[in-house]
Amino acid sequence: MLRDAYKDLKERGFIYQETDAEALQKLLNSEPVTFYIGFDPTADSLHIGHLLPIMAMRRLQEAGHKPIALVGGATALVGDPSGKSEARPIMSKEIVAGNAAALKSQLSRFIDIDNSIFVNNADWFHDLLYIDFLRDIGSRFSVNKMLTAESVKMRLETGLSFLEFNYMILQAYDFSVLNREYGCKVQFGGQDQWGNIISGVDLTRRMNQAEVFGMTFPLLLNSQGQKFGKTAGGAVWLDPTRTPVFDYYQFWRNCDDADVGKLLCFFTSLPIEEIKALSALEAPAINRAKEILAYEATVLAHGKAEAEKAYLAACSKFGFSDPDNKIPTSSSVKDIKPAAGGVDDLPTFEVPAEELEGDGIWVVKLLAMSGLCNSNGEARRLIQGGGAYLNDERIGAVETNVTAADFNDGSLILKAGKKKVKRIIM
RNA sequence: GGUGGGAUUCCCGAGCGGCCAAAGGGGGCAGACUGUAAAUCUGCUGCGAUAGCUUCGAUGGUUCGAAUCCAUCUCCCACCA
Repeated sequence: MLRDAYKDLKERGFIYQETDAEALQKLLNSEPVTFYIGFDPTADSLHIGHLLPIMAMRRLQEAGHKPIALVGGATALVGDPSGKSEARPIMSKEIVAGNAAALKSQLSRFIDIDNSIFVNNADWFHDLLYIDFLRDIGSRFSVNKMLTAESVKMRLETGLSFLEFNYMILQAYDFSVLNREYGCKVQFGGQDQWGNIISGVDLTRRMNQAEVFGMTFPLLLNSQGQKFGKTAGGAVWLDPTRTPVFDYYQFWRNCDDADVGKLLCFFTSLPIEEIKALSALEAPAINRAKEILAYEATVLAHGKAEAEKAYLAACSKFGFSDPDNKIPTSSSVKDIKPAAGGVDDLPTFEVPAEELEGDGIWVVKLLAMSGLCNSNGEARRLIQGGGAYLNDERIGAVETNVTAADFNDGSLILKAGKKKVKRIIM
């Protein structure tokens, strides 16, 4: 039983480019199709930038198709020049292998691993001899043509090493191998992958005499036209040790008004009609749409329990946008009781007792120690700028000291700006 | 291999031998305004309580004094072969 996966992707805005729309739609509606998406293990965690392909994978799987998740253990050693203005530092084989394992476990949160295939292209590139490779595969590529690829053209200005130049060929070969071994018929990828994908489609046709397809997803930009998923601290990661769940939730919660609808389509499974209604909400009610987005996205990445915690922590801090559940939604967020009362999931920091003796501890030092500020200097500037709060009262002077008297029942609340808070305990 | 150009604080980029912790922009942070949004305006943006300390690809040198001059090295880029 197949759902119309093509229509689903189309409606939700996933489709940017495709090789043969009509034939692809027909294929997806006539049989369970094996498809693949590749991820290069360039870090030990995926980040939000990877999420769009992952969500597409999930939707396709739910519609009855079979995903292959390819981890590029070999290609990461080469480095994809697509969409990058300069070469990345070359990574050691050990690091790449470690990253590959980490990615696999993260991917398994989003897709049903029992019904998917995990492969690592290091497996087939490992034994390939250079001369054989040149003869069998290299002979089928035209340098003239490769030079016209957007990803290559862009780098002709700044420089492109021969190593990176090969990337396209390697990725193309991946497709042909997956087609031969697993009957893989479609490759999906980000917008910048178009060149690599079509060269794979071409190569597979020539090597295997098989008709295969490619499709790319749009590049996500926020409404300012900046790359999506980057914040002050860099990328937003799926690994909770890199990006705490609360911050992950907040990333979505703080999205731009204009983007909520789009993001709900991509990153939640809510029905499209509901999304339309939510994103059409006016003024303050739009915040409910953001809460739903943040909650749903966090459920996917970190599980329901964690998402609830993040939701309650955020709402108890900033307020519930729809405490009475007036806005209809199918999201399970509506079942969370705001009345849970006393929910306080603030990160804590324990001050060593000796610091509080005598005159107490200098606030600047405490701010820096607790991790709210990166240095004493930053803490001082924060106070001078009026952005530091002790038990919700603005700290007026840099010279302030914190003593045991500032603690209520052994704890006090220290804020750096409106969004960074820590509970300090003694 | 030859010749020329370059490497500056998170990024881009300006820097006269002293007035440079280093112009300007971007980004970031904070404040005001708000809806935990956007836009706008304001302040801050190497470390340090101060004295001071460490930074301008690396290492040495010249000088009272070097991001600025010299030597060597490393890496990039361009043109030629």
